[in-house]
Amino acid sequence: MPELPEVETTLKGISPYIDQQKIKNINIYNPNMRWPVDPHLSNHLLNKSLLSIIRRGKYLILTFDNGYLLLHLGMSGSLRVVDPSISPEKHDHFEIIFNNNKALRLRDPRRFGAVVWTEKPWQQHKLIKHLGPEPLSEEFTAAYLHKKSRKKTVCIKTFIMNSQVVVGVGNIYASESLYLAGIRPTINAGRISLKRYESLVAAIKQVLAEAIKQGGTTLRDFSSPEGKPGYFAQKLQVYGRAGEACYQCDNLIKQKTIANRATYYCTNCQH
DNA sequence: ATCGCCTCCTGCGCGC
DNA sequence: TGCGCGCAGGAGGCGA
Repeated sequence: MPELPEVETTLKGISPYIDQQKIKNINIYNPNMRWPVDPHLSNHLLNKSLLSIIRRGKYLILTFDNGYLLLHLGMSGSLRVVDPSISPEKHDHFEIIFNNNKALRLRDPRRFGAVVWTEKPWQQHKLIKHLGPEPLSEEFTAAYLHKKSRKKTVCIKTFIMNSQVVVGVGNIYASESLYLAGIRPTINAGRISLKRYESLVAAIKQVLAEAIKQGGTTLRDFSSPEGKPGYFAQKLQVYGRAGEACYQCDNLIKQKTIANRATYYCTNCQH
């Protein structure tokens, strides 16, 4: 479900309720996430205060004085802050209850998400260590992408969706960014000029920033922790628009599967 | 090393 | 209405 803008929206939604709060209880309703949730999580976290919560790529990182909790929402995960007296539902797998009587509850029907405890610095964790730069940071430049892509034979869409190249560009925003940059998703990353990477980097930053501003994209069921939908779906140019007219040239939007993922583009506007 | 494909899992919408 | 099928916003891990 969530790409970077949705995770950012989630972070903003939950942070005011839980930051600096002390943990009163932990409930693991179903430990069978991507990896089994540590059954001893309570031993680490009871009576610990949440010192900070940040986002890195699509991970949320909760800092405590004895370690870090890494949360990932996978394809269908969401986080809500609720009153703990409200009964958990079928797909609520995990929750942290704080002293202020707020429960941070993880719902994830497909269970591709993850709850991972680590005691070493989070930057060194194997899930985080190899992540590429944040797309909205100054490190993410055309020069970086150009250099990184030399001799690469993967197509550009697969390349920008690789979190070791850049984090947070998922299937929706990859199609959208390539459309905005006028680049066809199928061409080899290694054959794209620096000049075209300038357009692509600008497009990625623009698309993600706008999506964050709109509170993310609600396609089926994404909503912010307050229950509000994201409004970026109304701004999608190509994603999900197969067979419909391109907004720039009236050509029909083409859909093609690339690396097992639906990809949308305009054969007239993207070369 | 690099790349492409498969996989984990449930729910939903569509066509018959 | 009911059923089966294909598809869904991620990404680790495997085999070639």
